[in-house]
Amino acid sequence: MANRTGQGPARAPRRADGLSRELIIRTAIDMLDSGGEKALTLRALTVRLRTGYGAIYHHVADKDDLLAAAADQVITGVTASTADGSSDPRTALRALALSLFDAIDAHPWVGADFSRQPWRPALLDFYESVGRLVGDLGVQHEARFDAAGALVNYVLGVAAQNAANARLLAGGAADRETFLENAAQQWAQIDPGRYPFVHAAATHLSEHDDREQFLVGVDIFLAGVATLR
Amino acid sequence: MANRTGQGPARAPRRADGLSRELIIRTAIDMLDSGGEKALTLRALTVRLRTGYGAIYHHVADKDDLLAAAADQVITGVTASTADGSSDPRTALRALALSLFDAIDAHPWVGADFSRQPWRPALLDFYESVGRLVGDLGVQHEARFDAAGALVNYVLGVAAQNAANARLLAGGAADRETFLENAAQQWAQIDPGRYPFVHAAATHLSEHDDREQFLVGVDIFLAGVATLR
DNA sequence: ACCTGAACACCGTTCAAGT
DNA sequence: ACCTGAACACCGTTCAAGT
Repeated sequence: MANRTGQGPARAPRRADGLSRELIIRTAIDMLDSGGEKALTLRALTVRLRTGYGAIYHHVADKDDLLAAAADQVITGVTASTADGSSDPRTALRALALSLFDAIDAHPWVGADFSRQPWRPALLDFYESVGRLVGDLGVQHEARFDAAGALVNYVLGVAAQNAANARLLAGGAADRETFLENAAQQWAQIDPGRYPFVHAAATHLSEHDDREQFLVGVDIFLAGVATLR
Repeated sequence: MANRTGQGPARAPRRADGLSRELIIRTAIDMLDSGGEKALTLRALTVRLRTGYGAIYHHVADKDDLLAAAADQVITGVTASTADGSSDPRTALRALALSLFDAIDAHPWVGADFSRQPWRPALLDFYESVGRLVGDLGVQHEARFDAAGALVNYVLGVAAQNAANARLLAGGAADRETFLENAAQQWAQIDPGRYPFVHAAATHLSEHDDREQFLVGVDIFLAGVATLR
């Protein structure tokens, strides 16, 4: 009935270069880094890649698959690069934990994804390294599984925290400085009579370094592991 | 134009008893417990409460508010009940951590919510108790903030893990036994040459108790804290 | 004040149809 | 094989209208 000839429904021109799973994942990482978890929508992805939904679903199973693949991509190699075996186990464990912390600090959405799916293959190398190094510390048998498991839980716990903080920062708040000040002020208003510790912690918050505190936690942990030997 | 008289659009009868924020939250908890996080939709809530969207939005700000209120409700009182001060700090810390573990184990969606929003007021009592008890252990000044913070991160990390496991269990898998067996079998197929530790851990998985391992982690932690004194 | 429910602005996902 | 994009089945949320 309508005009078959003349200007049609104005289809967008087909991509000249081919689409690939790798390009999709790379683009997704970029969108997640700059806009957070909520910025990655299939619609936005089709716009960025100048393509259609079907093209994307031809290369990835679904959105979860894409998110997991993006997280894997970011983490792969991070752990392997620090395990050069030249240092003592304690130093190596600190470096290993710190490398994962830094990677998740740079890409907070990865922390959220791993706390949802902690059994991703990309974490295998991390688990393996932690387990071996804990063994090198002299911890054997069941205690080794317990110690390695607890350390991994601690690291993933901090990762989830980081992701939560990043979510807060992404929403409106200008920069990290003012956000922390606001948070500290809110905490400072907590009744010092009823919550003396939290109140004191809030006062302490402005001069506190997440990375530093993470390392202190690892050290506390390693000191505890040493008593298992 | 259409029939104003006769049977109208068949409106559902108005609720006899009044709706309340408390009833909405209680119903939400029930739905979350029985169906997991994805079972709580506004649509399902209107059906369960035989009401409309506006009625619910009159009592809660939005879905996040509802979810947070539900998590608060579950956790409130849990930590306070264990702090009777009659036991030594170490025993009290174990009991405190365990009470939070058990609460989140019974309501895994709470763990997911707290790892997203760790600064909920309901956790204030938990932070406060942990901080005071760590102080009672003889840890003072900055070390006290570091130790308490790390312990809280560990507990929330385990909580997130629990939530992730519950999500897996909720999806199709029959019961916990067969799920763990399947998981163990998958892990057992991991190349023992490349991943000897993970392979050994998988073998160990069937005879492992989450609650027990959580407590071992707390103990490792407390042993490490003792070295700070 | 409290409630109703059609309507709106989004999601992720599918699939017949094109090249 | 690879891609297009209208259509579908959902979401959370709003709001004019009712009592």
